[in-house]
Amino acid sequence: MFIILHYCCTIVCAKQFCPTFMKVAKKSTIKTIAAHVGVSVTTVSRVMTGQATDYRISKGTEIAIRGAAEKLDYAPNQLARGLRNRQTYTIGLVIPDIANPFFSSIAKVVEMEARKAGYSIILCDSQESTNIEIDALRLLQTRNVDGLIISSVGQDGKHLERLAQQGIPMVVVDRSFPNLKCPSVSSDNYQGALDAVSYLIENGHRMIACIQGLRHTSPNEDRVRGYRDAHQRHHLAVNESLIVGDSFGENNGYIETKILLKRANRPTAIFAVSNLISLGVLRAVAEEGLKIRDDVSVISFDDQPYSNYLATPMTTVAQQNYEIGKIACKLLFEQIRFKKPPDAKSFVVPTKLIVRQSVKKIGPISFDESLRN
Amino acid sequence: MFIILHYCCTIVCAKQFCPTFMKVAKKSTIKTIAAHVGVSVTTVSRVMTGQATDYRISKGTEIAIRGAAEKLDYAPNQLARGLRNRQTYTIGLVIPDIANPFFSSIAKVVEMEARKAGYSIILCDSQESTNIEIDALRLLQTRNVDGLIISSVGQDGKHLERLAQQGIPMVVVDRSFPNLKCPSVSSDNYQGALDAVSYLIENGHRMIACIQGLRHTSPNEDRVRGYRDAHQRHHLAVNESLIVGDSFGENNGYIETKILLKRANRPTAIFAVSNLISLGVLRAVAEEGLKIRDDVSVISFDDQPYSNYLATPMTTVAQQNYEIGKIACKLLFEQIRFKKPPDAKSFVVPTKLIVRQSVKKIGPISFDESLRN
DNA sequence: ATGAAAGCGCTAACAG
DNA sequence: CTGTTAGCGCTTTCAT
Repeated sequence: MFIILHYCCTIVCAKQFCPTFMKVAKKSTIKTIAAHVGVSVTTVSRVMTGQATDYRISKGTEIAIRGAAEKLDYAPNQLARGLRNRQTYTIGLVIPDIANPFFSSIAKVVEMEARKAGYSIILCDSQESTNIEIDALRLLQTRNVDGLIISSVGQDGKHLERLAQQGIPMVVVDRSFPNLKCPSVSSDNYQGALDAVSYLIENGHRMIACIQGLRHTSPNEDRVRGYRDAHQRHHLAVNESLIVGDSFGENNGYIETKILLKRANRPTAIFAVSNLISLGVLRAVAEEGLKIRDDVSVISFDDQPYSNYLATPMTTVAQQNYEIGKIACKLLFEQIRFKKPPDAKSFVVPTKLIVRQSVKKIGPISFDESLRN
Repeated sequence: MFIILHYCCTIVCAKQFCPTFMKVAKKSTIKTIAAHVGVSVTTVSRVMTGQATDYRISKGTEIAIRGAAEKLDYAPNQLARGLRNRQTYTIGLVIPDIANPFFSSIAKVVEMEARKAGYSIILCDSQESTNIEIDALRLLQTRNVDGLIISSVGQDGKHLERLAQQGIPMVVVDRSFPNLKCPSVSSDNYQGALDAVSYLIENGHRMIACIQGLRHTSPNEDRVRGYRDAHQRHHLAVNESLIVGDSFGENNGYIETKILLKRANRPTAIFAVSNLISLGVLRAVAEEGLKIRDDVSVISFDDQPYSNYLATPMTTVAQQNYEIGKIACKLLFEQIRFKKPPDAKSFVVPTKLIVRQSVKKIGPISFDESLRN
């Protein structure tokens, strides 16, 4: 990290704090308004919740109340409403890393959709830690969220099952747990990986490394399975020593690439299972003074805005983050609004291989090879 | 947008919903526990809030209560506590675009720091819209947040001033408003721009375009001011027609670059005032079949992980996002915890010019030019 | 060492 | 057409 940790601090203005001037207008409540207008709190409540006509409240009192509310800058206390109504109009969003563009773009749609539907979102970044995630889930429960969208780092869905039992609506994104009775939405990770690795194979690559992410998570396992199956379909044996790594983070990509590049028979291609991993690949390859494509071909999961403008524009497997977020919201709100019981439907949205220039075509497949296995 | 909007849906498992099995354990409360143990709710409350010794509650009842709490999986209802205590341990985070890496990295630190301090964060993405922002702020008030961290899109701080009046602790990030009595923290935008543009000038550039972001926002104005002053310091006149654009988004960078590149006397360099803008520059330049550096030099505000691996590694002005977020939290929690009145200290954290290869050195400055102005 | 009761702000059943 | 009252789950006087 190049960044210097000092910071300077300029005092632009430091007027003295003056308690006498600090007229902190106390927040008005239905009680305040009731007193002002000379009606009961019930009536105020009815007007404010739009039930004026239902209860045939006289036009006069209604506008009096609305006027007072306006004047007193009234806004209903959502805490009190939530407590009373057992519905808070908040949903929890639990993701492993908000700084990862994949998740931040999902957060973006989720926030937008939630807002449209009148919900606020409580954001929890689990930092890829199961413990933090578990704490976050407990917390969200105590905050009475109406629902949950979660990309769990847990390897089994145990703690999620407990939650589901409690009957709190939830949907899992970018993961799926076979035993969990709740809808999930994620990319077609298997197919995406299959496409990518097949493409490498069809371009003549035989020594293809796979730098994987956090093991036992569905996206990782599915992608690795795609990697394997691509080999199988092309009648190639999988070289297990080429499947390396254990985290979706950049460092994993960096370290594993460094090691791979030092090998006696260096792989001709790398399949990076996430955007951050390929970032690490980029760093390692540059550090070794090598060039992507000429020296190693690379395909990465996750398309990025920058992918197209890299020294070697990167061939990637694009996910439809936007759609994933949208579907997740839809599934969640269905459960919340219609009190629909969760079913374990698994939505899988297709990926797309975006071919750019990071894969070198290696001479025609030798006769010998074409018969192998 | 290349993405196909269809999605397929695979039903992995769809066990029938069974209300009888669905034992939705009702949440336990202090009342439940009190009943279980045979004490009053008061005592339970005291134990659960750690005031057992203060009230000299007998060891026996205490462990009985703790045991019951454990067994019944009790967790205090934060809504009720918030209502009663007038403190919710939530803070609002309002930012213009959570998908922008700059803001998502700030969100990351804020979330982490908040969690450490026992706070949850409610995320609001204002989508660069003042109206959404205003709504979000009202909403957060009704949710009784204990504090606010906001990167306001508003051009004056009017709606923020109203809020500050209400006495809700807040700190502004990446913006500053002269009249707003609350601390702010942002980069030294002026100096960063000054450095960047000076560097361009010192490399011989005289036709330097500035693609700016949202006008009348402090980071934009400060950066443009830096652009101007860099010229002035080098005794160069500013060509007003070279200051273009009006948004921090990618499209703005794209469009303005397209136009700039078509000009009769095309600028030799572009100073892009944000990461997204330079992304647009990248796209436009590529589309025109030109090369960054050879055909146009570029410096962008905001360093990115990918900046170093671009076709032409980009010279950037790096901000210390991490520090900005941390300082913001510190300032906020100071106000919240110590009921410290807000002072309008403005924290400005330095930027760093990261020189890479996107700036071409243009022949020595001519004698004629060195005397100009 | 422990409880009863009031109240945070709101809504809804019940009662006119 | 409007009001009284109880209660959501919790904390906190004030009693004992």
